[in-house]
Amino acid sequence: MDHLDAARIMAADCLCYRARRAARAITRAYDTALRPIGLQATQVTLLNAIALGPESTRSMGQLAEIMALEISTLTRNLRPLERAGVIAISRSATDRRVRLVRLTETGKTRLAAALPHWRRAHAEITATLGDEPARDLRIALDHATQTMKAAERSPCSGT
Amino acid sequence: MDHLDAARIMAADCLCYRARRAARAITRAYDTALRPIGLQATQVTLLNAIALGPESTRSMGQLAEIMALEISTLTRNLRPLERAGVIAISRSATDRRVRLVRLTETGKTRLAAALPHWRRAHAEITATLGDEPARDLRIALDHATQTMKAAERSPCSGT
DNA sequence: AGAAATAACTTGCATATACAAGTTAATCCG
DNA sequence: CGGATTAACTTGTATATGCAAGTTATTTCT
Repeated sequence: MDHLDAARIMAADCLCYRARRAARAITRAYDTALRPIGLQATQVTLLNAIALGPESTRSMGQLAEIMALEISTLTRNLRPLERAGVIAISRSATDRRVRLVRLTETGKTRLAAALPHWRRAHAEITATLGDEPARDLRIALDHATQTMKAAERSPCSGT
Repeated sequence: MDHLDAARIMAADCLCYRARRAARAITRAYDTALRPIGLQATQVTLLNAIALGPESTRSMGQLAEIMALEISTLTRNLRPLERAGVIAISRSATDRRVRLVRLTETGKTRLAAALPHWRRAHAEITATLGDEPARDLRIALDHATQTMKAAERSPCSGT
């Protein structure tokens, strides 16, 4: 079993390769469409998750959980959004360890303004993929995220 | 249509959100399994693509095309691999603009050594997802990458 | 109440990713 | 042949991502 066999086997089956490659291609398409409003796809996604919280507010822990994102990554991803004034971060009054991320009025406006651009990207991509494959992809991705998250939490499968 | 409606719509359907979230979860699992050999999943993926070229060599342009990756990203992703001595970069003799990326002997050894760890990750993940959903995901991701790449190249759908 | 453990983050460090602008080499064309 | 164009990268700048280690606040336990 030399390196060529190994490479053949891994390249033929690797889900990480495929998931990342597809994510790159899809992200580029959304980013292009969102360019006019000056927000990246990942940023709009974060704003969505914040907006859907009570009072358009989420704790960092909740956000990390929702996004399946390391909290340390979240800390930094929020920085440009805070600088842009679309979110504000404060400490919880009831538990001062907790940081609450809130959508500002500016943020609400920007998010509402993002929708038509997002729609355009979404329409373009589903047209490119085809309706059926797009739905299949969506379902497969959701299933993967859910089961992987569950597995991370379970003690026995870790490493 | 306020920001809340917008957030609901986008969160409910966004493929970018889902693709990136799933890619993160999957990547974490592969990275964990590959830890012992000191290579990340993305790096092993790159090495695979190089290994499968003639003489275990690829030009940067070929690599970027295969990986659906910006060539500027590729330049930097190759850096740590070069530093680690698993690849070597040289100029093509026939076209001195072209950079040829070659797997070194060390690289071949490391890649072969990665296989069992990769297998472990792959087995764990397919077990977590289930065989059928894992295959569906793989097919959906490949289809997405292929069609998106084709669309990027076609002149009319761009932006 | 006070020490120990835990929870929720932040920071340090390293890699991953992309667009725009710059560089070098090949090709095209008058 | 020589200027203009194109091709293949690299660099500058900024965001995205994760692990390990550090910080601050709460909880637990004696």
